[in-house]
Amino acid sequence: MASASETVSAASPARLTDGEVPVVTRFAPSPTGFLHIGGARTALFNWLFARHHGGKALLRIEDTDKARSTQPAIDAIIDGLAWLGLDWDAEPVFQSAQADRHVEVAHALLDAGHAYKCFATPEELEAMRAEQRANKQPMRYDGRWRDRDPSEAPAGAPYVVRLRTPLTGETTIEDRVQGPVTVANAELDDYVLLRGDGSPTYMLAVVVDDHDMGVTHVIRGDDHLNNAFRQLPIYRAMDEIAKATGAPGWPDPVYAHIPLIHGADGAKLSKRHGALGVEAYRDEMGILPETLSNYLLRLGWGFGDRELITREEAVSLFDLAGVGKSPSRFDIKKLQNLNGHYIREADDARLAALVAPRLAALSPQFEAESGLALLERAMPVLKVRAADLDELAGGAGFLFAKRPLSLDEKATTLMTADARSMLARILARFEAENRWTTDSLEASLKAMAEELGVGLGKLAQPLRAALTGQATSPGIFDVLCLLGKDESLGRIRDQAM
RNA sequence: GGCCCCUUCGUCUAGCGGUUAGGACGCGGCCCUUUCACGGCUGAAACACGGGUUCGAUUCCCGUAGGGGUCACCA
Repeated sequence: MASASETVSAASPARLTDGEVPVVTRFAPSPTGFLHIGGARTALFNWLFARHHGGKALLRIEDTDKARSTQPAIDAIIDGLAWLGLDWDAEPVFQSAQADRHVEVAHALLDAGHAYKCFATPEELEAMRAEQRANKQPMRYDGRWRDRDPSEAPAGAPYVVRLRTPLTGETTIEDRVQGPVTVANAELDDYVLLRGDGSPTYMLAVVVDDHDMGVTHVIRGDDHLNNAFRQLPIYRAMDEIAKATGAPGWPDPVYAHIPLIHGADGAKLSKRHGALGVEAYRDEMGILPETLSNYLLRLGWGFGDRELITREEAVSLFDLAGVGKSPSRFDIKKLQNLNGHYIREADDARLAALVAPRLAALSPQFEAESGLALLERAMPVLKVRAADLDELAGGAGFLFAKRPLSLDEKATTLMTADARSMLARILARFEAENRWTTDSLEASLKAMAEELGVGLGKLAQPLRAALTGQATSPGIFDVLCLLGKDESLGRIRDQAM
């Protein structure tokens, strides 16, 4: 029954099109775990679609399963969404808070004969299923109380409320991603709306909440495709009831079921299958939010050849027409490559702040207060060779190492007697250097190589090993300048002979 | 098992009856070069299979195979 709290406009129930009706989408995670990659993409698509059409994006927490919903999960989901830069046009709706309204709708359905009481016990139903299984029959509720009079039940017996779904005919959904999908109504059974304890089920709650929130477009994973056929009869029944009282109708929402994301092996990306929460990408893998956002966008959606797409561009380009129909696999390599791109694009001060805590964990010598400025100064030459924040931290470590440096394996190999004598010559020359710039240092070392008749590498590699303790690093002249004359000479002296 | 969905390089995808089947990641080679990266150039790499429809199918239709989803008083 359309209640007084009815807020949806009585827009033509005929057909909602993106052009005529303001778009309202929602992301509706159940807080039984963290925000995983698939959920994040669903959230992104909903958000982008709403923004693209100038509509509203809403968030609803489906916490009706009290036993499995947790506050940490709710926080993780909200944090994850915020990190990805997804905001919402209203405060989150908590489904559990709407229970009374769900019950109200169930009673309206009951009163109008669109639902009925079923007194079958769980044991009875289990037996029914066992028999169906044995006979290789499809397992569905057989409608045993559909036409039976409630008076036949024992007095005071507990009951559930079931929806009276159509027995014949077929239902077709014009899915915006999957195209037309048709299912015979006989395939659907009379499922439960209200449990034995009177609490509403998910199937009822989604429909009521989506309607009450004015959701026009339901964009969700295609694991819900079959559910759409079960949910539609509620809309149809409520629409009929509403119309009879002259209240605004319950128009069908537009459905868009997006394909799931699979793991690298093609299997479903589940909790135990590498379906990490977004915070794992952020914290453990050092992925930037714009990276994950861009990557997720391109997973299952494409716009010609475009690969690098900013959030702003995504808002203007995104539409359901670009969403593919087949499931896609998560490719960590591509994500890392993309992350390298966004790291190179990122602001140096921001990267320094992001890297500082990782560096502190890596190099005990690093002191954030004094180190941040140097870190930021070094960032331009550091970030071109990092694909994630940890690599970035690792690459910056030499800047904060304390003398005498310990050389890693490759640097040790580099440090031959010949190399050490070269270092002694370099030391002598650099001590006399009064301009300490990349240009002057480069000119000086190149001149020296020429005088000695050796390649620049002959000098640069030992120098690199002495200065960084490693065989790889940013350009050697950058390293020299970043370290400064005193520290550089000290490190060279430590290795020279 | 019933029902539903899906199928272009290893992966993400472009293609929407006539293309040398394009791009990106990854992989190989070359260039740049003081190392590692970055960048540039370049190479190998795909229309699952079988029938139709059509002058002509990657594209449309039907099967087959493979993959996925879903069948609760969970969401």
